[in-house]
This record gives sequence, structure tokens and C-alpha cells, in this order.
Amino acid sequence: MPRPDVSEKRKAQIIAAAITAFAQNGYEKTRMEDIAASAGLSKGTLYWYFKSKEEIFSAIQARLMENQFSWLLEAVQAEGPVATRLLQFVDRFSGEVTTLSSLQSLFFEMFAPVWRDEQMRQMVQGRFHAALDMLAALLQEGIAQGEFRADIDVTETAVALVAMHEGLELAWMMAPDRIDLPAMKRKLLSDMLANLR
Amino acid sequence: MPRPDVSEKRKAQIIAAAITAFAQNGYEKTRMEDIAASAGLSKGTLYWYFKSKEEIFSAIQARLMENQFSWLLEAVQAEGPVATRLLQFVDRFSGEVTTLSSLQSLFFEMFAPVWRDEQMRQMVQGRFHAALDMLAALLQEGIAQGEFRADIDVTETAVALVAMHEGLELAWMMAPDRIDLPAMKRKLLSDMLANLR
Amino acid sequence: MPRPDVSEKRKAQIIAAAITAFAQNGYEKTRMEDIAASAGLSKGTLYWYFKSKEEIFSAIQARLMENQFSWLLEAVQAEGPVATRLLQFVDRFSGEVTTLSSLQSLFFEMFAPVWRDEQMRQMVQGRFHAALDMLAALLQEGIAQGEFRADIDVTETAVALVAMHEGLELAWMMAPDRIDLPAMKRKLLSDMLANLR
Amino acid sequence: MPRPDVSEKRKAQIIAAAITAFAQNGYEKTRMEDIAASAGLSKGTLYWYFKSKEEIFSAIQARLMENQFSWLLEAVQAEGPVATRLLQFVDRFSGEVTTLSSLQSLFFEMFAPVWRDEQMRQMVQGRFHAALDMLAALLQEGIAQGEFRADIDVTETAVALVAMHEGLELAWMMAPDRIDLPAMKRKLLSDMLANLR
DNA sequence: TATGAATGAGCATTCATTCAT
DNA sequence: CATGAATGAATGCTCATTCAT
Repeated sequence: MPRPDVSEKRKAQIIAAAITAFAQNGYEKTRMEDIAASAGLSKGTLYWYFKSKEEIFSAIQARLMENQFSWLLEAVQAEGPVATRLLQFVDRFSGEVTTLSSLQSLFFEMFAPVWRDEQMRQMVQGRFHAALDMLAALLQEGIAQGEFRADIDVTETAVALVAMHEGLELAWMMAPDRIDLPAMKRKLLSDMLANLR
Repeated sequence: MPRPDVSEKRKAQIIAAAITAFAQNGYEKTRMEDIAASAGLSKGTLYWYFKSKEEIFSAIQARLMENQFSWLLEAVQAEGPVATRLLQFVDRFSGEVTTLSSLQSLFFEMFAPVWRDEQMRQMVQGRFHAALDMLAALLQEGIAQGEFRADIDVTETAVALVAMHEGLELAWMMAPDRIDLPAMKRKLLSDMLANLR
Repeated sequence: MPRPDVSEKRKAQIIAAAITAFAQNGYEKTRMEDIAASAGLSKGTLYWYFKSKEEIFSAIQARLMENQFSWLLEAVQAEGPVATRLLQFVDRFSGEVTTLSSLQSLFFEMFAPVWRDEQMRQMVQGRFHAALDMLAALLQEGIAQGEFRADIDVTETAVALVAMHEGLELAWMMAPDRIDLPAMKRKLLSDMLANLR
Repeated sequence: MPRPDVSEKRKAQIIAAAITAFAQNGYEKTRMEDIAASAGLSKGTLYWYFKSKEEIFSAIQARLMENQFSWLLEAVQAEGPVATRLLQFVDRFSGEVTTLSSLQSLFFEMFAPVWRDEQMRQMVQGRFHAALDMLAALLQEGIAQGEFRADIDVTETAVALVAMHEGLELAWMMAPDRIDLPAMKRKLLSDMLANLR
């Protein structure tokens, strides 16, 4: 009698534990032992589901990116005014990611190694390009629908929107008690979008 | 006959070597041996001038921040239209920091530990607050001089300017071949400043 | 099927190896590598069972003291004339400790650190006090049984007996080929006990 | 003009500093730097007067032994009853060595390495043999003078006296607040000498 | 599947010693 | 004589990974 496959459950369990652990102490300082303890499993079991510490790390990266990417995709595929859809994406991002303050430190942790590994960099940069392209297409759609002026440079605007979005996240980390992130994001991005009309 | 004090020279020599080494392989992967070799010194000598690997790291952090802060200070203390002075700061930043591509990977490296050490975080956040305040004061000066509209929220605008500035740096790392950083920074920040008139 | 617990076996194995190694080269000159090799284990395994080199050292100390203390306890709890029981303790000590010539050099090694660490000193001195008390009680028992004169100072006598015992060990280390330790101990302590009658 | 030779002064200065340092932290834990600082000199200067750390250690050993040996010699060469002279030696030893409580820990420190270095051991054991011989001769003199019984075994008695002497030192270290060392030494050794009459 | 004992490469740090000044 | 910067060998300890059970 085949036992029920706990594979996916276990992997999720490990990844959740690893996120907590990495966020707390950083990738290097986190020991497999810590992850195992946090997951309520043994070290050996970790190796049954993941080949190495790095593979766990990669899995986390992938999962986080997947999320953000799918949110953007939803915005693209939704109906209604482009500006509204963009602001919905932004709100969702604020709601699900930023709140998880444990993820802040992971943000830096995540990208440090990326910049040294060519393969990882390719992947991340590829994703970013795709996101920029989707954003530009969305803006183009706005122009086509008469929502935005026709003379705007969609690529440049896409970069500007992303930059403000990411930059606010960064600024908020630096001064969390001085910046109301969701509100300010909404405000500043709304202003930018308003300037496109 | 007292020998000339090589203390400062050696410290600078070590810090330079450490920047190179850390940027190449990250803090954790870099061995004291590597730094020593890169500095043309022996491991022991590193410890003559710095108490530990971490102290070298902190010295780098301090030095880099010092630079950025002093650039902002120059902009504040300079003469002429506020907008011009701000753009000069931005150009200078672009010119001296971004070019050092070795520093990109260090950027993430630098901030990851900050978010875990309360003392470090306090310090960095303190700096950031100070920078925001200086920027807000500068904008206020612009208002007083009739350069900007009187109804702008200087604090919010300061945050927006910083966010765009940092966000563009980040976006550029993600897509260096798609973004002409100095040009785009100039363009977007000019636009933002223009909106203040 | 739970594997048999090898914990105690391993610890004993490590302690035995450490005694050999420490006795040969002293605490400081002995590397964990040496102990590991001598135990037929890897360095890592040493750390699985002991937290540090010093903990291994402490375990040895504790074990040796435990032995001596239990021998004395046996003498106290035994039946028969007090003098006989004391001489039996002495013989046993001679038989089991002195023979282990490897322990001689450890003797000094053992006590040097004790005199610098307040906690260790407290512990060792506590043990010594307890031993003196047991000895004094034993002598008192001898008086009660009419074996010894009633006017002897049991505390002072206990100190004298211990001093002669330890002093002979020391003298023997200094001139092993000139002193037949077991014989001389027996002779001199017998004389001392005889003087108590 | 030749400067006055400070050689001996410096050596004494260094040895004094080293005794303090070694007694405090033990031979291994004491760094040349510590000795230098304690002597108010620089590390380099230490090496001008001593070839190595070990040579400083040996110099201390030699000096301490020299003292004890010369005290015994004085007792041998003095006039008057043997018992009196012996007790004088004992008092002197108590007065000058024991009081220096800093030397207690050095006692163990001193002998630990001795037992591993064949040459050192030969030297120390040779000294001890010589001391035993001198003591035996002294006892013989006592017999010749009719002070002691003629049937005593002078060698055995010499060993016994030394053992009690050293043993009391040891016991005192173990229970300093329970043993009045000078008094007890005097008392117990007087008793032993009395038994020789 | 799950465990945890065992391994050993890897690394920060210390410190005796040297030697140019 | 005296200094202290420079050296580099030496070593305790950590931790990712393996594998017998």
C-alpha cells in the first residue's frame, strides 16, 4: 500500500522554515541544523527533499519571484482602466510582501549572490526584462484605449514606474517610521500615472 | 629618528584590497588570506591594523557612507538654483559610484547584515533620516527663493526624489544594458523637479 | 529499531585517548587532531560528544577525582579496624594510580589551571575538605572503638596523614628509583597510625 | 664612553615581570606581549636579553631552585643542634616562599613541563637527590652528635621529612583557610624529629 | 521515508619570533 | 640598546554533507 505522497507538503514545510531562518540570520549564518529544527525535521530529511543548502535557497528565490510575476500577469490580463489595474498590483504587492517584515532582510540576502553567479544573474535579469516588457505593453494598451497621452515613451515610463516602486520599498526600509509605504506608493504612483494623461 | 607613520596608508591599502575581494566573492566567501594577498601583506598584518574581518567590513561601510553624505552636504552648501545643485549631486553620484561596477554586488552585501544588527540599523537609519532632512531643507530653500511652488510637501517630495534615485540604481542593476543610468536619472529627476515649479 | 546508544562508549573512548595524549604532551601541546587520531575517530566526532577541548579536560579531572573519592568512601564504609581500612585505601591508591605512570605528568597539568579558575578551585577545595572530614570522622571512630588514644587532634592528624600520603607521591616523582613508593607509604603511614595508639 | 651595563638589571626586571605574568595566567596563556608590558619594555627588548619565551621560563625555574637549595645548604653548614637547624630551614621556606601566594600556581606550572623533557627531568631529579643526600648527611651528623637514636634509617627519614614538608604545602593549597601552614609544619616536623631521639 | 552519528575540509584568529630603523 | 611593524605557522572549532540503520 503506497503511503500518501508527502513530498510537496514536506518541501513547503522546509521552505517555510528556511525563509524564517534565512531572514533571521542570513544565508551564511543559517545552518542546516537550524532549518531542520525550525521545520521539525532532521537534517537528513532535508537532504531527502533538497540536494543542498543552496537548492533550498534557490527554491525560495523562485517561489518569491513566481508570486510577484503572477501578480503582474494578473494585472495585465485583467479588465478595466490600465491605471486602476496597476494600482491594484501595487496594493497587492504592498499587502502581501511588505507586511512580511521578515522578508526585508531576505531581499538583500537574495540578491547578493545573484550578482556573482552568471547563471543566476541571467535568470533574474531575464525576469526583469519580461516584467518591463509586460509593463510597457500595458502602458501601450492604455495609450490605445485613449487613457494615456500618445506621446509618452512607454519603455522609459515603465522603468520610471518600477524605479519608484522599488525605490520606495528601499526608502521605507531605511525609514519605516517616517514613511507610510502603502499610502505613499499609491500617492506617488497615482501622480505619475496622472501625468501620463 | 621616528619612522614615518604608515598606519593610515596601510589601513587604506587593506580597505582597498578588501573592497575588491568582497565585491568579487562576497563577505562570507572571502578569506582573510585573500584580502592579505590582494593587499600584498600578510594575514598577521591585517590583524595589526584591524581587529577582525568584521571590522574591515565596517570600515568599508563607514567610508562609503561618508562619501555619499559629503556629496549631499556639498550640494546643500553650494550656491545657485536648488534644482541645479540637486542634479549636480546626482551626476556626481552617478559618476563616482555607479562606475565602480565592483561596488554593485557590494551594495546588497553591505545591507544584508545591517538589517540584522540593531546597532548597525540604527546608524544607517539615522544617516538616512539626516539625508532626508537635508533634502527637505533644500527644497524649502527652493520654495523660499521662489524656485518651487509654495504648496508642495517637502518631506514627501524628498522621499520621492530619493526613492526615484535609489530605485533607478536598482533597476539599472537588473537591466544595465537597457537603461542608460546617468541619462535616465537626469531626465526623470529633472521632470520631477520641473513638476515642482 | 533503535540503534544501541554508543554515547557512553564513545565518551569513554575519547577520554581514554585524551588521557594518553595529554599525559604525553601536556594540555596545550595536545591538538584535537591528536586526540581524535588516538581515539580512532575524526575531529568532528570529538565535538559531537564534547563541546570543547577544555570540556574533555574537565571530564578527565572529574573522573579521576571521582575514583579517589569513591576509594576513600569505601574505606569509610568498610568494617574492621580503622588502621587496616586506611592502609587498604592507601594500597589501593598506590596500586591503581601510581602504576599508571602516564598520570604523573597529568597530575601537575591537572592542577595548574585549577589554581587560576575560581570555580574550579572552589570545587577541588570542596572535595578536599570533604575528604579531610571523612578522614577525621574515621579517626574519631577509631577513638570511639578504643583503637586510638583519646587525646589526639583528629583534624590535625587527618591533615598529617594526607600530607604524608601526597608528599610521598611527590617525592617519588622526584626520585622514583630511590623510593619504593608502595612500601614506603605503607611503612611511614603505619608508623604514624602506630603513634596514635 | 661605555654606558653602564644594565644587563643584569634588565634580566631581573624581565624575570620579575614574567613570574607575575606566568603565575597569573600560566605559561602557555602568557604572551611575550604581556611580559613586556608588565616589565615596561618592548617585545623586542625581551629578545635582546633572552633567546625565547622558554629561556625566560627556565631562568625562573633555576632561580627558584637556587634559592631553596641555598637555604638547605645554609642549614647544613650552620652550627648547633640538627633539629634546630632543620626547623630554621623550614621556617625560612615558609616565610619566603609560601607567603608569595602568587607562586602557588607557578609550582604546578613549573613541574608540568619538567616531566616531559628528559633533560629538565634529569636536572630536577639530580637536585632532589642532592637535597636528599644533604638531609641524610645532616641526620647522620645528628646521630654522631648523640642528638638522634643510632638505629634510624637516615635515608628513609630524609624522605619522610621531605614528604611531610612538601605534602603540607600541597595540603595547604587545597585548604588554605583550614591549615595554618607555618604552625602546622613546625608542629608536625618537630614531632617527627622528636621521634628520632 | 526518516534519523542522527560521523566525517573532514575550511577558516578566523593568535602569537612567538624577526629585523629594519 | 630599544622599538614595534611585519610575518606565517599553528590550531580550535564549525558545519555541509553522507550513509548505515
